[in-house]
Amino acid sequence: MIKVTFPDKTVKEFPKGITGLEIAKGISNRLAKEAVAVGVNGETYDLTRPINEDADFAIYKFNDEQGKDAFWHSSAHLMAEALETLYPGIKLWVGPSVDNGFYYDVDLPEGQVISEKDFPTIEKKMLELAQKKNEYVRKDMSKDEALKYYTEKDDEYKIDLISGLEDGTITFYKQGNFTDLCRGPHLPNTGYIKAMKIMSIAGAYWKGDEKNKQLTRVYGVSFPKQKLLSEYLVLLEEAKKRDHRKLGKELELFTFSSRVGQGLPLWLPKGAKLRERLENFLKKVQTEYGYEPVITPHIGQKELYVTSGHYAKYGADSFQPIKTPSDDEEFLLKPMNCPHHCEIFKAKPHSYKDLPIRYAEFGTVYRYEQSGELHGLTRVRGFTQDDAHIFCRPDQLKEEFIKVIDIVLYIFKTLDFENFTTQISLRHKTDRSKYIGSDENWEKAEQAIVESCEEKGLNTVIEYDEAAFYGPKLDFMVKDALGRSWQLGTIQVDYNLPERFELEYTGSDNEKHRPVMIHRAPFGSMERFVAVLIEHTAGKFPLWLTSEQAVILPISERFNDYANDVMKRLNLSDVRVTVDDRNEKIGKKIRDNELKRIPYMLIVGEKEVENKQLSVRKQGEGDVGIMTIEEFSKFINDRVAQELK
RNA sequence: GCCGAUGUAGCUCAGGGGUAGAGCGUUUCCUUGGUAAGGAAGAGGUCACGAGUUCAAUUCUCGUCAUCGGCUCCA
Repeated sequence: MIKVTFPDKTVKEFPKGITGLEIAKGISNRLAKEAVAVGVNGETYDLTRPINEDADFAIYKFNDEQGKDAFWHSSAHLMAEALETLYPGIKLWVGPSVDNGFYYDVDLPEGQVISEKDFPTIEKKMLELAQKKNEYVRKDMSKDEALKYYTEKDDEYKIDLISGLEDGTITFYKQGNFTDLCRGPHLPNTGYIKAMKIMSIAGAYWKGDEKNKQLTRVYGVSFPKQKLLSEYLVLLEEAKKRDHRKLGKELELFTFSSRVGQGLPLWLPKGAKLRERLENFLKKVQTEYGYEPVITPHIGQKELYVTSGHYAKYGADSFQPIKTPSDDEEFLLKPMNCPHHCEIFKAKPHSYKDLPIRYAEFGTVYRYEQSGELHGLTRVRGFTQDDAHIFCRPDQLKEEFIKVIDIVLYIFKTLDFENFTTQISLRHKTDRSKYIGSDENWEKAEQAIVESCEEKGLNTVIEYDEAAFYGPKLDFMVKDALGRSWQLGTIQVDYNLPERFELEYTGSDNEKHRPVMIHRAPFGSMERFVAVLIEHTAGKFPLWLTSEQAVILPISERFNDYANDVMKRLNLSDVRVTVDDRNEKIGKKIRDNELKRIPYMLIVGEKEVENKQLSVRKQGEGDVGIMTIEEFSKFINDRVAQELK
């Protein structure tokens, strides 16, 4: 007998070798029906895999993360089976589950391609195979046996996979006529998969290395009920409506022009006003935190970047140097602001008493991103960083680091960004070849970051091999409407540039010392931040930030004069208002302005003129009653103050 | 940069070897209407760009550019 401990800590005894499915059946038939996998001592097991020792036990349904993993992983196998049937000679690499479904990387026979037109055929074949309710059968195999199996199939991909595995840990799963090297876990049979859709195809380099052959990656998603698939597709459509590229166009915030060049955003008046307000907001915060503004040019001599080390590292893949009429002069579009700021620091001698010095600049930079990487406002070739560089003594590093974290957290709070994650990026654990700077300095910097995060109580993930080449960093990440992760705020420690630029200050001992540098950008870049802000708010910006806080809607043209008068008075008390004086009926004006996501509508007609009042309507909610002009301006200003608290 | 897809009016999209259509928007006129679309008329397109095939190309083929979904990359 074995002891099985349930999540609620109750313990039951079962015969050794019992399966998760049998345990579930013992509890209720319904549970057994909904179960897709079980957890055994933290490992996910097939429902049909015997449990042979005492276990902490959990039953996973489709809605559980582990359940989805098993379900989609099994679906990947099902899709592979369909693909093998439809494309004889196809070779398979790997097929995991991902956040929103699953994919399989395949190598198609010479000359064959899969395109969107083929999706229905694949789906149909999958459904047909699913309905056979073929069991997923687990089988252990020795390494030799496994190698032999795939050598006979002439499958270099699986042979490569197996070569990296230890003998004794190799398992295969078979369903129907399909056998695949796999760790599992899987569903009991293919009949669990009731609804599936092939979502997209993409090229994916073998083993993620662009020097390798490109395989075809087929993405799919599947569900235990048709209804869930329909709901998921509706949800996707909804998410697409929040796409900043779509809303940016609708709300007239920004645009692109192929004539100007790809990845070079053009900010329209409304977008520019929004951005300006964001910039002013941050400038105010930064002033409170002791930052000083600086302004630097958009280009710098090539020599500047040779000094900083960036030219050696990125020069070949960047916008190429700008030549001048004289032969020996070359300038680079600035890809970052730090070298310029270093030169500002060097402009005069510094005492230890002056530190920390904090130079802030909304600095526009240009980076030659690969064309396929460009993406709306989130990945562009010309963008403005809310950049600042802090030059401090080593003993001030941690304190400064923490202050920067405070700024980022304040900004995120003010803009209702709750679902962010933080990531500490450190060096590769062993391979240090790609980093510049001494080991000792790296150690110190990494330690300062980790400690700062601990003190601030941030829930951080540590990623190795993600550090910049000059130093470790802390990034604030958020997800966009479609679940893609983007880095916003960043704080980076740099011991390298002070060295390269020979920055120094005079210490209390009257000796020269090297300052530490912190790069930081709470927004990351104005472009990316606005993009993510659009998606988070679905275009309904906070009152303090939005360009038009209210619009006045005269019932008819007879009341336009009163409306204009109200606008002037509200503008004088810092409320941003416009008048919709078009010759349209009030219902039409309301509809149009609702769609423009203007927070408040002020309806004025006969009654309002007579009583010097406004009829107030809130976007998305409807009529909220009558106010005087003074009451409304106080109402708005109070709300704005509340938001910025 | 790579794999796949897309490109028709300001926007969203339909169409298709014989040089184009809808809705919204815009303009003018009528209407002066009380909480999510009042009516009429008009303007607006080298069908992304360049070649090729054809009697004829916006439609088919190829190339270029841009965009979209991924991969790689992201100082």
